[in-house]
Order: sequence, then C-alpha cells, then structure tokens
Amino acid sequence: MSNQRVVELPVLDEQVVPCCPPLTERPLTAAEAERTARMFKALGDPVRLRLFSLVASHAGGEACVCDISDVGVSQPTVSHHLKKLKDAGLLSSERRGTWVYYRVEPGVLAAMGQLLGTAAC
Amino acid sequence: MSNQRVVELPVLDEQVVPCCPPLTERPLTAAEAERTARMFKALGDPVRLRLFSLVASHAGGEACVCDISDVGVSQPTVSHHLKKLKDAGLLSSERRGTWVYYRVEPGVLAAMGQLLGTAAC
DNA sequence: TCGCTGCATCGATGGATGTCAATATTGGCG
DNA sequence: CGCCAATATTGACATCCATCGATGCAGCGA
Repeated sequence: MSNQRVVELPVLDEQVVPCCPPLTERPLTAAEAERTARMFKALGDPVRLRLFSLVASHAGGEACVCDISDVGVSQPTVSHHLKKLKDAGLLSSERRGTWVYYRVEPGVLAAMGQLLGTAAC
Repeated sequence: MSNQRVVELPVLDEQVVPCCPPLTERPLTAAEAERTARMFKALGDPVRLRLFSLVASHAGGEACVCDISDVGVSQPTVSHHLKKLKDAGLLSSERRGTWVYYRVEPGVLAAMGQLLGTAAC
C-alpha cells in the first residue's frame, strides 16, 4: 500500500442496507429500482418468505438450517433459497461446527420499512 | 363433505390489504406466505417498482398512464406491468375519458410496513 | 481412518415471466 | 360515421427460475 491518503472508504459498504427515500416521496431512478427490486424479489417467493420469517422470528436472532428446513420442499431447494436470500443481502450465515446458522442482516427491515414510508416515527 | 357446520366465511374479502403480523413475531404459515409473497413479487421487478413509485409519488395520489410511461420499455410492456401491480392488489385503475388513472390501493403501504415490523410507533 | 450427519453444489427439466410487434378496444372529435 | 389517440390484449419467443435427485464436502465421533 503506497497510498498514504487514508480515505474514509465510502466504497463497498453501500449495497446492503442503504436504499432510497420512501416510494411516495419521489420516483425511483432506474438504478435505485434495480437494486431495490432485488430485495423485494427475494421475498417474492412463498418458500423464501417463510424461511425469512422463520429466521427473523427465531429466538436469539438466528436459526440453524436444521431448525427451519421443514417448509415442504427438498433439502437442496431449501439451501438454494437461503443462498438467494443471502445474495440479496437479507440474510447472513455462519458455520459453527456441523451446523450453519442464518440471521437477518441488520438494518434490512428498517431500510425496507423506510421505503414503504412507514418508518417515520 | 357432509359437514353442516357453518363457519364464519373468512373467505373472499381478505385478499387486498390484510396481511399477517410482523415477520419477526412468528413464522408465516404456508397460506400467509403465499398471499404475502404475491405483493413482494409484484415489486420485485425494476420496471414495476419504478411504475409503482411513479404512481405513489405523483401529485394528487394518482397518475395517468401517459405520465408514467417513460420507463424504457414498450407501451404494451408498461400496460402488462400495470396489470400485474393491479392484480397483486397494489394499484387500482379508473378510466376517465381517453385516459386511465392508476392510484395506490389504500392501506397497502401500511400493511407491508407492518410486515416489516416498522409500524410500531 | 472410516463412516455418518448437515449442508452446499451440480445438472436437468418443466413452467413461469419479461419483452415486443401486431392488433383490438375504447372514447373523443370533426 | 370515420378517423385518431390512449390503453389493453394477443401471440410468439427467449430467458429466467423453482424444483429435484445425485453428488460433493466439511466436521464430528468411534
């Protein structure tokens, strides 16, 4: 690292939570819509929505895959959907021994709530 | 089905706004997830999300199709997406003369906000 | 080291979906 | 009535996506 200017790195950390003003405030730009739609799309499947709510409502803020696998589809399918939720920035995962734990990425619920204009306490 | 027990008909009138407790409170049932996912799915396309935000943020609470058609796709595609948003219960439409006006179905934003747990002022 | 369990990845497949051009429909206006 | 503008519908097409069985891989315990 020969660069001595220490920038605040605003760089990478803007893709997870950070989206947009309320939908009712002004029209989304194409780019904003592109990013935001990914989150909605991720929750736009019944199985994924159930998985997400299973994780979100689980005690301790996290859930082992084995705790939430009973949603009526095969194990590979569950794994596939969890990956999608993770790719969309809604969940994160951590392996601990034999098991893998998923938790809701902090801030996501608030961010989506803000989009809907309901976070205006 | 010879059962004569008259149930309260929770049947038809529960499809528009009315969904579920916060995702963080308890896991959604399969049926709840099915209904709810439809809304998220409808917003899970960039073009639809832009159309929705165009309507939602438009002065007067409604927008003529001609006001929101500039989203980079053809006219039939715009019409197609508006129909989907309508079918999902997110928008309603009304024809006035030559033009058709779309508006956000009342309560939807609040309902989705509640799902995300952010309506707890 | 071997085998078992929990989870992820791969490859295939049927069905859903976004898109457009062409066409139909509806209403206003001469 | 006849034409035009604004939307909707139809039909076709390419792509995406949810799903599964088979397989891979990582930890754990015997």
